[in-house]
Amino acid sequence: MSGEKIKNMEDFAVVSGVSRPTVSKYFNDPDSVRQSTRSKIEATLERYDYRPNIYAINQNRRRTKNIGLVVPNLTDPFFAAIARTMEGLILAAGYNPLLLSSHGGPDQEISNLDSLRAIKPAGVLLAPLGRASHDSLVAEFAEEIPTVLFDANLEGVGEAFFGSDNAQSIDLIVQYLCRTGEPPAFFEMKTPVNPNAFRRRLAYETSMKRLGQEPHFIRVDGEGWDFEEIGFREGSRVIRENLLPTNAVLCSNDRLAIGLLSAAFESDVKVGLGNGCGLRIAGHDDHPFARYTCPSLTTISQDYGAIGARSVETILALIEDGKSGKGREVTLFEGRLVMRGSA
Amino acid sequence: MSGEKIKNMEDFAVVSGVSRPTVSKYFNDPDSVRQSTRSKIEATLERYDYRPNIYAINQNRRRTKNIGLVVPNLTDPFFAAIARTMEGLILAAGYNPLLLSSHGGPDQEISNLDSLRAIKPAGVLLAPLGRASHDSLVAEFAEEIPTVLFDANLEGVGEAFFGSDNAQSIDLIVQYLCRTGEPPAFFEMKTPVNPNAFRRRLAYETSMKRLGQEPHFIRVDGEGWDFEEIGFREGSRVIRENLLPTNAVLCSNDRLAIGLLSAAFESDVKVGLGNGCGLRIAGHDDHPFARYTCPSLTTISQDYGAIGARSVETILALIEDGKSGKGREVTLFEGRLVMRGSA
DNA sequence: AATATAACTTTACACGCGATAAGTTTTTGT
DNA sequence: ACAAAAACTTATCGCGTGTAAAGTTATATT
Repeated sequence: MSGEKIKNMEDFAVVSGVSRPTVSKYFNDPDSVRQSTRSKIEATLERYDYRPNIYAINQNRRRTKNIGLVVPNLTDPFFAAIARTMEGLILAAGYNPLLLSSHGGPDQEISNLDSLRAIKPAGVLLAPLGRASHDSLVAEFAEEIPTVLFDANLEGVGEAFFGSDNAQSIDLIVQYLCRTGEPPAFFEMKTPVNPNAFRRRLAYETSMKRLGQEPHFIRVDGEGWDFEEIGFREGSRVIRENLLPTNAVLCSNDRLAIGLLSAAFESDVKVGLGNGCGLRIAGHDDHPFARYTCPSLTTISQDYGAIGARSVETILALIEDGKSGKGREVTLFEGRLVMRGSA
Repeated sequence: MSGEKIKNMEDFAVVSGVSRPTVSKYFNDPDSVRQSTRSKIEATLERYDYRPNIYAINQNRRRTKNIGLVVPNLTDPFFAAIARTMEGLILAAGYNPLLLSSHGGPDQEISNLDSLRAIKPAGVLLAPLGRASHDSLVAEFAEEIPTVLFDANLEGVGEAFFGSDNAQSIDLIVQYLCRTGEPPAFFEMKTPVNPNAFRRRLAYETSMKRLGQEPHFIRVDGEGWDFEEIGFREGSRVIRENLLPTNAVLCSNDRLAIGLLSAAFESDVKVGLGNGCGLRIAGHDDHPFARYTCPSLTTISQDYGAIGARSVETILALIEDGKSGKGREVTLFEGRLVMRGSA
């Protein structure tokens, strides 16, 4: 580092022997200047540590390089994982990801969208809370700023949606459970926060009927996002009061299943599909911890690599090419059956 | 909303019948203007939706209202939880939290600090990777920008550090384990990424000797942050090859313990302190999932409420009052024993 | 009611950059 | 070697705000 202090682009232009507009061009796209000038600038960059003021840049550019990324709950490792992969993709594309968590609350979700408005992002990737969202406010936001939804769909909101094909995945695991033993009951929350839960309930019913089985729902009380706690508490009750019609349970998601597994353990009910097991438990999502439960959890793995990749691709295309005009795109990815110890 | 479009503070000042500098004052501190003018402005705010351009603001303010919050790994629910509580505190204080995850990598950590530099934050709360951090670069950063460390300490870096008293907490659980049965071996990674791991190792050794017991270390291979996987894989091996001197194991952290619990289950070793149990397992941290493992995990709960609160308080004081001059403050909070089923 | 003071107004400049126009130099292709 | 094209230069404006100075009006104090 040399002596003088570089406080703005003008200063930097002087010491690098190039005019300021050229330096500006360079920072916006290093390939847009002649190789010789590029070398000059980059040599100077080695000696002085200057970086353009991001606030001044964003004030003057028509569009910022920011992309908002909003997930329902970062405390849920499933969303933490998908957020992480999407962050990486956004960075790789030369954009700046801004990660926000709605912490399970619709007010926080709206507050997050408000924060994003202030930042004037080029686009937003949003996994909405779903049923709990303040739909009209979210829709309003998506009108202002290019938005792609993922994980949970809000009909007609945003330019595209990428998620899982619950009908396919639930059918897959219902079939598996029916073929390997008694037909499963469906363990879910009475008032789920997520629209996927509704689709899974419906898919379960359809699949069971198609297989000539009687659907059986176990709908438990519980508010909020503490699914393991709900699964444990209500699971304990269900086991204690013997409310299960068969020895198989399909949980609406893995976190409920984790709680239920814990409840079964505490109640001395052996879980698994082997001899001497009193209960089979399956989940949905392939939660990061699903392979470490006791026994490990049989579940459906969502293709969140694909969901993340396509969501990012789409928002980038939207930003760079403007609206495609092709209308709202809805893409569902198939789930994969992951057979483990619990069922 | 009325007809005209408000595009800047000037426009807004006109329709509210107040001068622009006064409006500016209002947005910086609503209490700094007369009640009557405040009412005028707030009435206008109801009719038009205007908000000051955040980029223009930050370009001109000496200090921004941004506070960086960097954690080693958001995929770890422990950090997700602590980040969430700190975010709330920062918001409540009228600042804007910026959450970044280092994803377990030192390069990403430095890259995060670089991103923060660009944002010119008023202060930064950093949970460093620790041993894996590029110490000198982190130290350099902390010289430029007011920084408070938490969770993992880097000697002399930042204005303060808040964390757990590993000596106290490990002593607590070692004593508990020794009083309730055979003395524990210490299960840890050979090359841990975190300085807390070293302190815990040392604390274990000290406590055991003080109690007249022979320390016994089980140091397993494994890189990265996939602790459950490492605990499972190496735990399986340890059990298979009968490497445990007693029936008790203290894991360096809960995530290793979760993996080990899973390994014990798969190996048909019953875990717990009751009759017929072949193994007792304890962890450290009170991971959000520790109460749902099978059996539930006996562990040490870190007071991360206090750690978060004090860290935020301190950075705010630093920002608002400048350096205290009291020198670097190091505060350790005591852990609490959480007795559950596994030991 | 007179005075001190707090709060306001107008005016002006600063911040650091993007963008553009008009003129100049360098590179490219033949 | 020459003209055309590309890349540069200088000059200037605009973005939306913070901030300071100087003068004016409203509020609080006695």
